[in-house]
Parts: sequence; structure tokens; C-alpha cells
Amino acid sequence: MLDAAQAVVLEGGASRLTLDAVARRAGVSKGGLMYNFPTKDALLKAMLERLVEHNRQAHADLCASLPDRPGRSLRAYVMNSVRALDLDDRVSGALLAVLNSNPGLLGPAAEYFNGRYAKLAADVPFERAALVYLATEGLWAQELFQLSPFTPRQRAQIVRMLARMAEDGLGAVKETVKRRKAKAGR
Amino acid sequence: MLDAAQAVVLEGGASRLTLDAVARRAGVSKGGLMYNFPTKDALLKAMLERLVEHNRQAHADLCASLPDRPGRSLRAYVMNSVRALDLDDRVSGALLAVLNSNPGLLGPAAEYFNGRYAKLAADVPFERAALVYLATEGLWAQELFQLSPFTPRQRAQIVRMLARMAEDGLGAVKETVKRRKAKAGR
DNA sequence: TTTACTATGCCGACCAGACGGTAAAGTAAT
DNA sequence: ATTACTTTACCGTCTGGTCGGCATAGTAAA
Repeated sequence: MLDAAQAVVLEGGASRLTLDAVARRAGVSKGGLMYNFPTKDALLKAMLERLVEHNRQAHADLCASLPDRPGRSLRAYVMNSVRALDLDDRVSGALLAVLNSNPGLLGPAAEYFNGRYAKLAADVPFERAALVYLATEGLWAQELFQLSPFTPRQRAQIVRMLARMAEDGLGAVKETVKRRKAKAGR
Repeated sequence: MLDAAQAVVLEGGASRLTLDAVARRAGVSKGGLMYNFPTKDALLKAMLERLVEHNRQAHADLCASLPDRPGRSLRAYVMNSVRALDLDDRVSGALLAVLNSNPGLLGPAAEYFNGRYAKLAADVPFERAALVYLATEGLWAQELFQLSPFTPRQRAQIVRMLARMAEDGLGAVKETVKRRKAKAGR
């Protein structure tokens, strides 16, 4: 059922997330849907919770597959965010769905997102962590609203830069600048 | 009337943006509202257009008040974005209002936002411009959804860093790192 | 000046449809 | 018979949009 709800949001936007639509999509009657989720807010809450859990899990998995160096968690966050952008991710839809209706439901999710950063940035200097975090978040948002001014090639370049900055710090950018200058001088 | 619409969105969220509410707020009847905006989409479009124009103007003004050095435009963008966060800005509401209903209306606005970046980043190395741009956008989004994990002090620090990066490049970050280390060593 | 006519701008009652939610009844397994 | 679950049918409300009317002002003929 939650799958159906996410599908509906993905296809028709948050405004089309109606109980009837979800029920139809899930192959049950509206009454059946209301039995499992007594109210629409309950459904939204469940969607959001599953989304957060999914995100947490993906980050943990990715983190485990990376070498244990300082900045690993932050790097995993970057990679996880941009990977989600590639597939028509469920996250996007459900998030939009929630905040346009009941803003109070964001509470628990906000807690997660707030706590998330603290863990990400624990082993990276503050300014660098903040920069990488915000830029990633910005890239994600741009793509979500389809307002990104970057070409796919540029996006890939940015992602590489962010991933390197998460671990290597400023060296990554300096390297690139050097390389660009060398290239320009050629 | 557009003022009323923005006020409604700001107070009650995008979902409360109904024709009746706007009409009441504007002190006219619904018929009167419909006379000026024959359809709700027309109203949304007008709101969005005014918003874009407002943004463009604010950036231009701020740009003019800054010394003409490379990165001026980008720096003005940063300052303008974070200034908008301070007051309960109209932008936030109306933007949300539009994208949750008719996504097609974003077209013209998307054009503006796309073109905007090209001008901002014209006189700044690509990676640095992208980094500043995305981080600013990320900061703006975080604040908009009230999901920012930063304290006001941290936010101010980040803003200073971004503003410096817009013009001075990596020197800004390096400086700060140096200062931090010196401080820690004290 | 008066009168008749027209255009503009706005009003407010109304409509058809969609929405979230409820209730009674049914079904199948335990 | 009880329980878990589903269906069908319905209700009250709200929404975007329509429609006929009304006041005002402008115009031009008398």
C-alpha cells in the first residue's frame, strides 16, 4: 500500500495523493485502505517513516562499504544523495507530499535530519563539512525541482569534487584548480 | 491582490491558498478576484512572475552596491539569498504554492533560474562557483523547510565563508582553517 | 440639462465535482 | 460465533469556476 502511495505521488505530484487514488492503485477499496490507515495523516506519517528508515539504511550500507577514514560518513552521504537523484526516487515525492499539507508531521523527520548532520560532520573540520553538506543538499534540491543549471557532465564533476572534499579536504579543490590551469596553459 | 495571496500563503501554508481566502483577505468578492485573474493558474503565474521580478531587482540593487571585482555577482547572490531568509520572506510561500499544484507553471521561472546561474558564475572558476552556488541554495532550502542543523552563530560563519569564497576563492577557506588552528593552539 | 444607451468593474449566489471520512453489511478463516 | 479484513454506499464539506445582476461612469443624442 505504501508502495502504491509512493507511486501515485511520483506520477501525479503531491496534489494527486488522494485516498481514492492510492486505494485504486493498491488494488483495494477505499474502505480497505482506511482500515489500515485510519486517517490520511496516518498514511503520510507511515510513508515518511519508511522513507527515513530507507534513507538511514542506505547510508549505513554505503558507509560500511567505504574504507574507514575520516570523513567516511560524510562521503557516504554525498554518494547516497546523488545516487538517489539518478533513479526516479521515491523520496522526492513523499517529501513534497508531506510538507504541502500537514506541516506538523515533519517533526519526527526533522529530528532525524538534524541529528544526521551531527554524525556526518563529527570527523571533518566544521567549515568543510558544512560546505559539502550544504552543497550536496543544494544539488539534491535543484534536481528535485528540475531547476539544475548544470549539464550531466558538470554535475558529475561536481559530485567528484564533493566526494573528494569529504575526505581530502581542500586538497581536492586545489588539485583541480592546478589541473585546470595546467590544461589552460597547454 | 497579489499581496493578499502572498499573505495567505505565508500564514496558512500553500494548501490554504484558495480563491475565497485570497478574495476575503484582499477585501474583494470572489467574483471580483476572478475578474482580474480568470483562473487560479493565472493568479499563481502572476505571483510567480512578480516573485521572480522582485528577486531579479533585489540582486541587481545589491550588485550595484558592491565593488566591481570578479565574483561580485555571485557574492551578491549569496548575500541576497541569506538576507531573504531573515525576514519571513514572501518567496518561500509562493514557490511552494506553485510547485505543489501545477508543475507546468514552473517553466518560465525555471528559465530564469537557469539563466541566472550562467551570469553569476561567468567570472568565477567553475568548481568554486558551483560550490558556492549549491551551498547557498542548500542553506536556503534548509532554512525554508526548517531543517537546518546549524546554530545561528554557525550559520553566520558559513555565510561569511561563502561570501568570501565568492570573491577570494580558496584563500578564504584556507585563512579560516589557519585561524582555527592558531586558536586551538593557543 | 436631461435622457437613453453602453462598457467597465465588481458582487454574491450558485454549481458540479472531488475530497476525507463514516457506517453498515458481507466474507472467509479460525 | 468470533475475529480480521474488505466492500459498497453514502455524507458533509470545500474548491475552482460560472452566471446573472448591479452600480458607476462615459457618451451622445435631444
